[in-house]
Amino acid sequence: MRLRHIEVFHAVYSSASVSNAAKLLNVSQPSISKVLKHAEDQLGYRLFERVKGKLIPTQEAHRLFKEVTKVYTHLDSLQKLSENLGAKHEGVIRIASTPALGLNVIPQAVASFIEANDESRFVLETLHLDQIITSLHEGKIDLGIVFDPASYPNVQEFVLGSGELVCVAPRNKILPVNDRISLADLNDLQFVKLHGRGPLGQQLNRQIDASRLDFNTVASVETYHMAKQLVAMGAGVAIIDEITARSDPQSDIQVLRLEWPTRFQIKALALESEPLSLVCQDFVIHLQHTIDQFMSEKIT
Amino acid sequence: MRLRHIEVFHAVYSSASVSNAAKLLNVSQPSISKVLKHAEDQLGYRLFERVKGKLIPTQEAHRLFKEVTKVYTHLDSLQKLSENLGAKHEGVIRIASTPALGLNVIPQAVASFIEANDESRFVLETLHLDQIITSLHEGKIDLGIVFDPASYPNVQEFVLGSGELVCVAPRNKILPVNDRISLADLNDLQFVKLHGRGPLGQQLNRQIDASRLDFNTVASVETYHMAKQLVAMGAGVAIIDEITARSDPQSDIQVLRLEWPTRFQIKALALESEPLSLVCQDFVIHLQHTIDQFMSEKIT
DNA sequence: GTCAACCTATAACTTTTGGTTATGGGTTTG
DNA sequence: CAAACCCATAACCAAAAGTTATAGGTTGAC
Repeated sequence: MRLRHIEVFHAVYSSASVSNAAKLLNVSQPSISKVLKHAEDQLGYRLFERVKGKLIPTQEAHRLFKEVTKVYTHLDSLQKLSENLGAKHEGVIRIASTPALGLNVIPQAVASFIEANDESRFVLETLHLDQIITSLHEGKIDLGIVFDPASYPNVQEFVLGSGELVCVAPRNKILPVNDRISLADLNDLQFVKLHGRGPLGQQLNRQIDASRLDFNTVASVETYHMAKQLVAMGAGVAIIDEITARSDPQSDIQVLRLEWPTRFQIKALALESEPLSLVCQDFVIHLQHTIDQFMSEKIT
Repeated sequence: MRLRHIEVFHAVYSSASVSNAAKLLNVSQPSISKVLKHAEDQLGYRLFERVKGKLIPTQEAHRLFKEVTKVYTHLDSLQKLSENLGAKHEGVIRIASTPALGLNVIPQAVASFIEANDESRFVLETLHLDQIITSLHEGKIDLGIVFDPASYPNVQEFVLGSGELVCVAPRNKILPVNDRISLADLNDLQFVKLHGRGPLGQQLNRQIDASRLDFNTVASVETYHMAKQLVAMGAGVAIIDEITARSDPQSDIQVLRLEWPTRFQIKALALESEPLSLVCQDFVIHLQHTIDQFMSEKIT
């Protein structure tokens, strides 16, 4: 079985027809027919049964496909890596962060870093955790900045700082407490929920489920900033990370600490196997300082 | 980057020269030269620096190679799977077991199974645990029979029976105890050690290390049968699995139970994703009975 | 029942890829 | 300093993979 055979088999199996596979691979239909036939001849067994002009995969094909898929995932990421390695990025720091961090802290840190090092250049984007991990492996970024990630193989972590989840509410709303607020206090307020894919959202939702309280959820959102924005618009209260809560202090919300706060860490991620460039190392340290400072400012 | 490029790059990188790679892939040296050049042209960056007639991998090459290796392992196993799927084995049960089990229990079970089902056919071999897992995935065998394996993804387990580690000694040797023996009792005897790759050997060695006793190890062997054979020849005492100890009862050894015996399970392994054939299922049940019977016989 | 719209397979031909041998120019080494 | 390596290039060839054109099943709407 040659590599091209695998390629074609994969396309035919997953698109369920020779013609579709041809479109998928941007070649003509007869080409696929021929290569597939060639593969079967060489293997000595049918991969598809031709019945009434349709192809139905044989037992062997099903079995093979499972393995082929695995190889394919890797192959795909390899392709991308090989492309990404081509783009020269001397002295460029490529960073992806989760939206919560990317909208405020990172820009701030980058801006002040550039001020001090006018040589340095950045490429920035916001992604979700899993995409950040993929991008690291594909050589698309040098650093990922996230909340409390699970640990991944071949990924090293640098702690940048820590914070806690806080409650945000419209500033004009009068809440039953002054100092720290408990989950139970939120019970009869309109609540904006995080439908958490990220580690923080998951943690919070588990906690809420465990509390057995029946929250009056008026909206469920993906990103913390969106939750905060909803709160500012008077839609209800929400529990979000301290970073997002602290950003844009002019906005029309009040921030309350929780009675039993969930703490989290902010970490920078990089490949273990690839030594970080000196600029990157400097930037990580700079980030730590920026976050330190950010977190020590008086909360609104 | 085409697939052939990856193939050639892998060969050149791992054999450290174009000529060696050519031998490795059974093609001429200029062919490799050309394909490699083509790959570099297309990628837009050098994979190797040509210095004084030698090739030294660039930074990019190092990075790529790590990923390529992963893909390669999978690709290789895929190739084998595709070949193995070709060989028809209707009604044939293909089994690999660890040597300890393969030399006695399995043959016994197979023999009696054939007696009852004269249609059935077997292919047997002995392998170590990791090779058994690989063979399962490559479709080379239907069943693996092993001691206490760690769990592997996509591998299902059937418990066949259990036993314990026992001490074996030459029959004429007079040991300080009659009934159960402790590790401490073995302290000043010549000891045959298992340098355990398998799960059982590892477990035992950990236990011995923990006991802080200073064993007088005269030989270190790989398989239980070899240890037993050494014991029979008077080389010393050994701790081995009950199955091996019980096999060939005519041999010139005595078996003693340990004071704190390590128990183990015997398991059949099969792919989770591939339904076991009916004959295989029957055979697994037959194996359970055979082992049951084997273990209930009086120990020598 | 027939026609349009699918599908796949084959034939005939071209292009691209990967392969060959022959050769030449560097390095290293005994 | 020759012998024994290394790699690159040129000229040529075979196989693989691509093309268009065409033909023959199935299916479903009318």
